[in-house]
Amino acid sequence: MMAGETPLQAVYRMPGHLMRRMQQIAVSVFHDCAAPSGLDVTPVQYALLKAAQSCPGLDQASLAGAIAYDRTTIGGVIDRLEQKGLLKREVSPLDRRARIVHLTDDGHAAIARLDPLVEQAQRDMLSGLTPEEAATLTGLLAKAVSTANSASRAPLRHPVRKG
Amino acid sequence: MMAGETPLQAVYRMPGHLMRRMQQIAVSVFHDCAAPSGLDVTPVQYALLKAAQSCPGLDQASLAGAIAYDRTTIGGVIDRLEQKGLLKREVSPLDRRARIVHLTDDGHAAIARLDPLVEQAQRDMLSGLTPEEAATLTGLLAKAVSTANSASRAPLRHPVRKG
DNA sequence: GAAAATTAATCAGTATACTTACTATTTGCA
DNA sequence: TGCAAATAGTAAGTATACTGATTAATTTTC
Repeated sequence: MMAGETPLQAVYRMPGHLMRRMQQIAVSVFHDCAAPSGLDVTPVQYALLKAAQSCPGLDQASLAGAIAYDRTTIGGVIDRLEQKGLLKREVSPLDRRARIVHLTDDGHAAIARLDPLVEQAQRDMLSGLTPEEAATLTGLLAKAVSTANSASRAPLRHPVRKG
Repeated sequence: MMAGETPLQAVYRMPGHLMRRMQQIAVSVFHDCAAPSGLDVTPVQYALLKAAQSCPGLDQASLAGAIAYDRTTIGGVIDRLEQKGLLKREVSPLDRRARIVHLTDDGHAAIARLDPLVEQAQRDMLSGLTPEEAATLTGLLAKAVSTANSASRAPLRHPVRKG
């Protein structure tokens, strides 16, 4: 750490600490912005809805890979979205181990309602930066994340279309 | 979202998604780097140890503020560190509601062992960036975080020395 | 074509994070 | 002084994330 600095001040400058803090803020801003929708959807649930929108009929494991989730975690997320009636799950006709996921009509409607609110949240969470700084930050994050992709137990795996 | 882009690709470019992903990677890298210590300490537990090192005798709530935690969460973190024998907790003589926290000798030793490993983890988690890019990212994160500090339920409150 | 390896999903267990609610103190103010 | 408001800590409940193990089904390999 730098001269004349307390151990705690060194922590404040650590990328790991700043990531945790930023994530904490991002989740809080998301909830504030999404609240007016009345849908009570979390950031993770929104990402899953978007994945299901882009890849209808994908199985849970591929869906997990598409948004870099752990496959253990995704079961519970899908449970909750199914309970809210935003998606439905059924056994794959091609592989009886797999469950494939589709949005319901309510799910499509929820996305349409959430999209603009989530766009706003993305701006709000970086409101301390100029648009140029925000773009720089986003670009560097994307670069760091793509390089270290395989570091976590749940790397992102781009979904492949069947056929 | 941009033209010719799927909804999912739009998600990949969202700051909120990149934060979650980066945090996920940061935690994973931390564990990999800290493992050789044999201490089985989490990023959050390390931050708390460092706060206790900088501010011996601080109470739980102030300690939580010093690293931007929720006060509900910190109880469990302190429980686990106390169980590992890395710190001890006692009722404050000044305020019988408050519990003050001190590192044990084992706690000091643990920090000494962890510090260089954690330093390495900070470099590893940004290994996809040049040193200049890493510095830019860290600076922008610090700026964004400090502006949005009060957005989360657990804002950072700089600890104040008594006397 | 049958055993071996792999894969999909789930379960149990642990650790953040947050909400709301509650108790025990302490503070502040009329 | 006396009582309302604020504060410290905890408890209960929900939602990510992860580890490791298990079951069921499919693929690979010999």
